[in-house]
Amino acid sequence: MAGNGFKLPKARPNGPPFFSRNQVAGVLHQVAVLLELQGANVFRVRSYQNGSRLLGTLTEDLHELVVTGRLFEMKGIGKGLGSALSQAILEGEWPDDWHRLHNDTPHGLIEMLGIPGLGPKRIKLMHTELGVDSIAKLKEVAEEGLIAPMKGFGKKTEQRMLDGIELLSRFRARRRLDIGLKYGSAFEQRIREIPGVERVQLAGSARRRKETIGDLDIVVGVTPEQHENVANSILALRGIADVKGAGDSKISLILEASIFEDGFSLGHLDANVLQAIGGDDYEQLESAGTIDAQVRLVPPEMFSFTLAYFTGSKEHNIAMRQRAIDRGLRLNEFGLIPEQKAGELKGIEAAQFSLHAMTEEDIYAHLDMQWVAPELREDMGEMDAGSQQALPQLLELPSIKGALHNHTVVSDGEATLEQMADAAQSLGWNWLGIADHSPTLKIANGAPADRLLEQGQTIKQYNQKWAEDGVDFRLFHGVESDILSGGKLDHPDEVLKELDYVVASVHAVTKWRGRDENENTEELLKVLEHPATTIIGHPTGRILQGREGYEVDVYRIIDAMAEHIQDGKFKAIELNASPYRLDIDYRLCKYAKISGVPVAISPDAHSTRGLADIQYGVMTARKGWLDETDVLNTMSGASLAQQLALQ
DNA sequence: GCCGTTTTCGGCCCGACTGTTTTCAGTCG
Repeated sequence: MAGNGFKLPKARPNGPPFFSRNQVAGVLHQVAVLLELQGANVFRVRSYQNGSRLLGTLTEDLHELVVTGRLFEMKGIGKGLGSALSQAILEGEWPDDWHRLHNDTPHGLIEMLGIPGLGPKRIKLMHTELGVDSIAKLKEVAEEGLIAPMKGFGKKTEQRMLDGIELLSRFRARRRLDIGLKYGSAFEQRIREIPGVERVQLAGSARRRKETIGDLDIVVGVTPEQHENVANSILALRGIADVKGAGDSKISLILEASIFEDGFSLGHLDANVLQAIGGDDYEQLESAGTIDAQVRLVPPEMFSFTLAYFTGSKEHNIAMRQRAIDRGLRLNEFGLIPEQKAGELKGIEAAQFSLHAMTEEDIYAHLDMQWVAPELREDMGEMDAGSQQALPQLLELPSIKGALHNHTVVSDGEATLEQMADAAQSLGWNWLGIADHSPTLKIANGAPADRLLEQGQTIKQYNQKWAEDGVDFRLFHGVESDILSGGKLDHPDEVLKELDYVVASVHAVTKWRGRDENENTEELLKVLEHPATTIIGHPTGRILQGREGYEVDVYRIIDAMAEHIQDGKFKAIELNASPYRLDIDYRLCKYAKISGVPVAISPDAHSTRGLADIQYGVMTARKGWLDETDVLNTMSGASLAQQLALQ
């Protein structure tokens, strides 16, 4: 969480460039947070945030931009940021001010930002007045009643902080996408059944398919006559643990697992993941968790505006509003209102003059844009593409024909080869890849060479039989090989050459987390050079809500893959579809697309049920701008076989 | 800190809600 890794990274030994693009983006983000805590001008803070986001979504080479001076031509990079970044990249030096900010700000303050309802202003005030510099200290002074008497604070604020600390320690503030969608669709369904509800739709980060979700936003379209009835019915639904607030247009709730009629359960987890997120108590812990939900009740004619507004992201909304302003329009959750007609009227009062929009498409059309799929609304280029009618035709689940990275009982899977093949066929797939763990990974019952080769024989027999019977289905045989010291694979070459492909993955995460970005990246580049290596599995090793990944420059990995591909090799980067991983994440998907490196969406299934996790991979792929041609999962079995033969 | 067919200063997205106030600041999305 916040606080971890909040430091200025050390320069690479062999620069320039002395820092990678994501390091620089990370530093700008940190400086923005620190400035906020110092009480700096909010617009100055915003400049740093903008800069961070700009670099985070940059597709050009940062070093190149610095050397040619084109960095300064980018909108949002001026004299200040431009020269600071140039110095960092070319000389390996961060500005003194930034060092001072890091040294002068206690890390506890950064952690305190994670407490709901607590922002930089109050944190700063409590720091200067009461010497509060950590969550522990905050709890202490709140319990002593020292917060309430402060100017601008009060008894309720004090209690809210204690509640917030409790919430943080009891459960992490965000939930994973799969959990969020589970709650979201259950809640949406219950609201849909209430008489008088005309339209209802899940919005927010769940609709945008972010990898984790802070709270659920639900927009409900209801006529003024039905408003009160519907609001009361919502408050009476089952599964509501607490009502935090109920205003005229907004209801704030806390949902709990009793919302699910048939209980709360999670599928089989692979041992690695389970270990990282809390061991055997995990399911218990997850089912005891809660999730916040905001319900917005609006008249049906405003529904589309409110839906668009609360779908976000904040950054996308800002860009949309700016586009509206450029056209003399005011955009908010009530409508799209010509400034001239609205005059002095504010908010909902002005909405009577709004342009009409029954759908989101209408709103975008009023602004001369293509409708932007919710997944893309992150201000990562969709505004430009949408106004040039150049948005991608995003990948869809029914286009998936198979997936390469899956496990069976030969290592740590629950199902046999036959069961996995059956399950894939009933999903309508034409092929399935089996890649069980290699021997070094003892925790996952890694298979020795003889067991692996025996599995290969069985696969050959099945493939032959399907071919003879005219069944359009085939198995591919691979291995998920551990990456050993020095970037080596876990089987000798004579074993590897019997396989269709190799997924090379890091599992010795502790060791890899102890090293710097450069060392880790070099090792991955090395394993990539092995002709047998086809795919890099879960490239950053992150477990959402469990642990950060090891430091690695995935951009360089993708660049190297692109070069291998130019040389006629077949390489692909994994998008691990397990909702616990979603690795690589969507930002990197877009880079792979631009670089011409195919993405392999992998359910990493450890059971037949696990294959369905492909859906989260498809969601993330869409979020990363991928279309059918960018992923290898849409290839026919025959053409994939042809590609794999290139190895 | 950035930006500019209202251009070198004065803006910078917009509104709801909460808790604290008696007109508003802080936080959130």
